[in-house]
Amino acid sequence: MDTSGGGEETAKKSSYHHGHLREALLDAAHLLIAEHGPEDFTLAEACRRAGVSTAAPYRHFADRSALIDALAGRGFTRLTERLRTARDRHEQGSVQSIVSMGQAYVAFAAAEPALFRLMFGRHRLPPPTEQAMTEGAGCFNVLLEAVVAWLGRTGGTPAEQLDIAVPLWTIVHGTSHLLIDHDFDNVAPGTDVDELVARATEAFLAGASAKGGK
Amino acid sequence: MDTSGGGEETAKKSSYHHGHLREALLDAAHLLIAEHGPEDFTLAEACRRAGVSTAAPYRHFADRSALIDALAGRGFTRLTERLRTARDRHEQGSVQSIVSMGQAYVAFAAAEPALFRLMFGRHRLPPPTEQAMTEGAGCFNVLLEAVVAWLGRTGGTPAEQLDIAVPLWTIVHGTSHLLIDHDFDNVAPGTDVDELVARATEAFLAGASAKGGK
DNA sequence: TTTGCAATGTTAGCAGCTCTCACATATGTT
DNA sequence: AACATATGTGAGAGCTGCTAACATTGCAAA
Repeated sequence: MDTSGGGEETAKKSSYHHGHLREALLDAAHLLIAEHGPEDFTLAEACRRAGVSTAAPYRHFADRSALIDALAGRGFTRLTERLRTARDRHEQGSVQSIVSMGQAYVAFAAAEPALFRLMFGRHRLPPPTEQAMTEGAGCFNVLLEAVVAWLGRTGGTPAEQLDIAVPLWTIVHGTSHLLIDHDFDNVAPGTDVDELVARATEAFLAGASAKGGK
Repeated sequence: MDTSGGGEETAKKSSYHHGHLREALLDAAHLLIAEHGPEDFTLAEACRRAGVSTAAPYRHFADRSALIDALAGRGFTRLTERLRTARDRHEQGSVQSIVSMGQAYVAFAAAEPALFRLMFGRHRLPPPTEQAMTEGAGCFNVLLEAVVAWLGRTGGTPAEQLDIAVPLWTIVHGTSHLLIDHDFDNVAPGTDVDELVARATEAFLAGASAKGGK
């Protein structure tokens, strides 16, 4: 009865119940979105790849967009990790540390443009779940910590921290979007985004500290 | 035979041929996208609003995405106009002039978030048409001209111009996206984007001119 | 004016998608 | 061993984008 050899990487016990369908669907959806973009991602195609019927996903996700939200959640945790390692590659509180984070941010978007769009494009009416909020915020907090370190021992007031961190965020977020939407190709082809992030970040921090009296 | 009174705002002569279907479809699509977002915009619903069958659009547009592209084109010309008037509200070459453009950019995104996403989200494989390229570039050129004016009489080399203009673009573009995706709500609620753009722009220009030797 | 053609609309229909409902099968608890 | 629950399937409703064949209109030449 059990024809499967059991040597499968994720042991599936029977042929009826999948066993890891939730994760399998997320993986399949991730691949599909990376290939075809998030717009015309198809739940049915993900089912086909996972080898189940088109009704199966509804045992694990409320609907199509719930699956997409779950995917975005995975993206945020991965991005947060990368930001953390990029930051820790350089001396705490250094400009280089902040620049490195920004470059990692853009590199993530470049490596997985569709996932990036997904993560930040959830402009849905029902406010995201508590978990989704903390996922997104955790990502920003890594940057915020680096800014606090850069500001020195006092760390500044929360408002001063945001006055530095938010503009830095806009720079790397804007760079990411313009890059993955190919908007540089028209007006500034061959743009080196790492250099762009580095120069913009350094110039902003220089200007901000000159005025703000770091 | 002509039952229509002729007092209609856009005189429709018969009930069979619409007369201005192309524009009517674009208008209906614009409204729909503004209401429901670009993702779940439906060509069929636009047809219903325009009072035609679902096959009619294909006399004017190759397919669904061609209509969306046309919509994006209209968006770029409108954005370019707004940037120009914002720039001309202040002295030529002034920082205030550049700041004003950035604020107009973000205000446009805030007023029509769905249209904004459409315009910059055309990450399709077939490179956009010649017209679409010039539409998008025209928008950036307004900024570039302002940067040239700010740099002074020499105007700098093209490379130096881009080194200023592109980071400024990333700031306002990133701000726009973070704003319309409600990503500020989590980490920095109540952000005043006009002030954000002003401070970020001024700080960057200060830092860039200090280093670059404006 | 009449005639014929091109432009622009309609109806019918195919294929594909999301999602639901009733039913089938496996899992594990008592 | 028997039942309750979790997780799968199949069929189908209702939507979509798009095509093909046909209908109507406007325009321009005869």
